[in-house]
Amino acid sequence: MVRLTTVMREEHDEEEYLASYDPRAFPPVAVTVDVVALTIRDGGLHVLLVRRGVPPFQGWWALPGGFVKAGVTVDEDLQHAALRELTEETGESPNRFHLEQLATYGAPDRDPRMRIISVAHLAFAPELPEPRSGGDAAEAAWIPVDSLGLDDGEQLPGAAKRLAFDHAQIISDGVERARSKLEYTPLATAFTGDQFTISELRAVYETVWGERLHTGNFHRKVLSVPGFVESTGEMTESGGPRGGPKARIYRAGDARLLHPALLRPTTEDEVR
Amino acid sequence: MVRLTTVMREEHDEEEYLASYDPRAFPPVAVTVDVVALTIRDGGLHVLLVRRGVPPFQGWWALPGGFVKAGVTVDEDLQHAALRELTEETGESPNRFHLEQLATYGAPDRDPRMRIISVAHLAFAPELPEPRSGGDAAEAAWIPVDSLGLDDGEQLPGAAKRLAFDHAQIISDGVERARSKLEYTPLATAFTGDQFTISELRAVYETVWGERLHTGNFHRKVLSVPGFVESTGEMTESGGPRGGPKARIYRAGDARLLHPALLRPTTEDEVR
DNA sequence: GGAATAGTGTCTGTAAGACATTATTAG
DNA sequence: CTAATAATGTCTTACAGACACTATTCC
Repeated sequence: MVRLTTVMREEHDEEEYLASYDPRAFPPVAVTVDVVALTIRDGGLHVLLVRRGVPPFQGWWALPGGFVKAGVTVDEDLQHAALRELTEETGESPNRFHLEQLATYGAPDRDPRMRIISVAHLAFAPELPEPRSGGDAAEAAWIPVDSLGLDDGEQLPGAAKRLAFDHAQIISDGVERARSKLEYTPLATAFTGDQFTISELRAVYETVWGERLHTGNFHRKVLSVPGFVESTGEMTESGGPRGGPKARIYRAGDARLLHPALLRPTTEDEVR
Repeated sequence: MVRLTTVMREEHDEEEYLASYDPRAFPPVAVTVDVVALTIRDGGLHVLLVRRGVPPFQGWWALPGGFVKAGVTVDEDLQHAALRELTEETGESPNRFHLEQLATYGAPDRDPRMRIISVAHLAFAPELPEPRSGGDAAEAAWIPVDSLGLDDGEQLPGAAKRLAFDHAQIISDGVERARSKLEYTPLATAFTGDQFTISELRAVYETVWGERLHTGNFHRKVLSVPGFVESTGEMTESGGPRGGPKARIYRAGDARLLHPALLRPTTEDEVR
């Protein structure tokens, strides 16, 4: 045990010595920041993807992302880098959206070129205009998550789009994180506009969770959680598109956590 | 918006072109893996720390960690790198422990030498022997978390040990993650031996959460959650050190999530 | 014996889910 | 008018927390 510790210490001394005098002496590892940006369009969950114009995976769809900039001119935080990727691709920065770190992916063979470690981020955004792409190969678009044929990170053969690198896994992890976050945070409001009705909020839950919810119980539950939503005092101009009375309009409250939480109906008797 | 997208695409093409032909052309970013290893000793939560023998932060305490190895000879996964750091410092690999990714820290100024991005991991281990340190400057030890004077990631002036880099923040995040994980996973058993009594399991919760729990309700609750623990059919040889009857002995069950969850008593009416 | 503990029983308040009901709007 | 929906009411079941109690063991 002592021996191992000593070996390790010498190893570190060596590396740190090199580090302080010659940064280029490091093993070639690059760091990228990728963003899983989720939004709801046409009643379905969509993810922002870009089509790769160069190898590797040329022509395949991939998450927006880029290398972390380091140096004397630019030296940005990881969160800032993710924000930059997001606003570049969406074209405009939504005034209300959520951005958090998801996880870091660093399997040695995840990029055929070299060792690339990706710090993935997760974003929730309200509906944004389609990112108009130029006429050439590279393009960006909101893609329905359902069309990707994700199954526990593995992309199934019948998928409409082929995903580059391990991005199927990253998207799968991001969606699962989103589903979980809706349970104990008020972040569902990040998918809606600044003002929303309880029905619109319920539609967010139903879309992300992929399940129908009981309208009455959901309504009462949302209003009973302190700080989730607060009434604007206003009502919608008209009723719903298929009938029904005018609805009260709410905005997001000041709670950062939902207590008690809104648990998913089918927790499927926990994973064994 | 189209303009921005085009700019970004060209930028990526450029970087990817360089990447495929000259990895050394990248901005100098290094990647380390740090481990927040938690265990319970003498009724208190402890974290594994090493004392730095070289600048920067020479003589300060830091998390065990090291640079990610990349290259033709060694090319390890992030999880594998974290496992290596953990076993090197603890001297022996516990047969039952938990290791997960915590978060990635990449503030530009977190290391004075260069841009270093740290992928932090979190480990739960049963009580292990003290890592015997050599006689010189560098040493490793289990340090009580309470003695670090952590307060929301900031280390308070009166702390017994000074922590290098942003490791106070990382430990703080790790402890909070641990507290949360005990709520909805059966990972409290990773802190105990292979066999344990309900009282020992309760002691884990009380130590990590820093709160006394109701013995009777905890007992009934643990047994009511499917798959949390299963009885070995055995009893302890003797009663508790301060009296009481012999206790039944349990082992970890096959559940991966607790349903329903064991929520902390003082959820403090959610953070606003 | 006295104190502490394992394990169980009981009661109450809260919350989730199922179901019902009323009022209001679109078509 | 008919269908759909917003919002509220009611009932049942589950569970968390408080409290009580018994049996067992250490000192």
